[in-house]
Amino acid sequence: MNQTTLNVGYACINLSLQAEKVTTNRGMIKKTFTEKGIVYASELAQKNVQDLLKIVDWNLKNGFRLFRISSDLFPWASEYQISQLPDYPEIRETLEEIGSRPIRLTFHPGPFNHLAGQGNVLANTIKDLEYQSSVFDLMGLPPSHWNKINIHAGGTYGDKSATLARFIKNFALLSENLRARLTVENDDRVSLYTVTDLVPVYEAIGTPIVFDYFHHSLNPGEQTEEEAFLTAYSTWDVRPVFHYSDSRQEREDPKARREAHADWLYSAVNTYGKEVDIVYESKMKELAILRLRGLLA
DNA sequence: AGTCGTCAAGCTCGC
DNA sequence: GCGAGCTTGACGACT
Repeated sequence: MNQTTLNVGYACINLSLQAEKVTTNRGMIKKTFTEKGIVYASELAQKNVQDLLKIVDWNLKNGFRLFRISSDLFPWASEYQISQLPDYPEIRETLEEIGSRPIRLTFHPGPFNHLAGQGNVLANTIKDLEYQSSVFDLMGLPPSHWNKINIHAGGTYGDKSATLARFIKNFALLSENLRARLTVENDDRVSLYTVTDLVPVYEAIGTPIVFDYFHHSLNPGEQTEEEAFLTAYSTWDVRPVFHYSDSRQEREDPKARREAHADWLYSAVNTYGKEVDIVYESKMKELAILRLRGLLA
């Protein structure tokens, strides 16, 4: 659903509603899944999906028209098809309702996903990515980068370009809808992938680059922030979603690891005159954005 | 009701 | 080697 105004959002958890036990990441340990199977998974998934609708409506009421959905929405999703769940009719109905809301939804599958991996690593990655794409399908969202499914390229396996070549090759193994939604993000470590590193991937398979300001500051490569921003911006066929957060080490705790995100936000984002939507990745979630608005006002 | 040991998956880096 | 960090703490046995 395209809109004319720029969207602001946050990731996965709404702290205001979490206080009232509204959450979308109910799950279970392996032992419980072995004992209770998809009947219990269905129960938890239904609650998660119902609460996702509550969070989406809270967001719309409070001016957030962008939200990253938790990848834990369906516990043990790799072990079943959503349509096999006992509560599938109700779950599907709620997902359709969510999909009809005027909000931009995205996924950010976990760090275990390595499309350049091999064997089980690759198989698990494909399962996990396809599951998240199927949720968007059930929501009735047309496949496009508007509803991005965003991942990192993964490790380097000692050879960046060979790894990216495998990433490009394995992209062909994904469903058409997933391919239309996939994006890649620059990494925070100097050994991993900068925006510039990811350009060949975009050129080969058309996956837009999600620019993460904080990651760029830790791993700028040869580009300034503005150059990297504009390079990433140029890869998008719809309005981009970029990520912003402040450094915990710089702002809140000198002993924190340099990759750690700060609880709060401290300054406005420079979008270099371009229109982009921003997911703020601060630990204090929507509260950090609300506080930043107050600071800027 | 609250505490606390433990928890699917991969990779990287600092201690 | 271990643990933190990344997407985002939460589960569940026990007191």
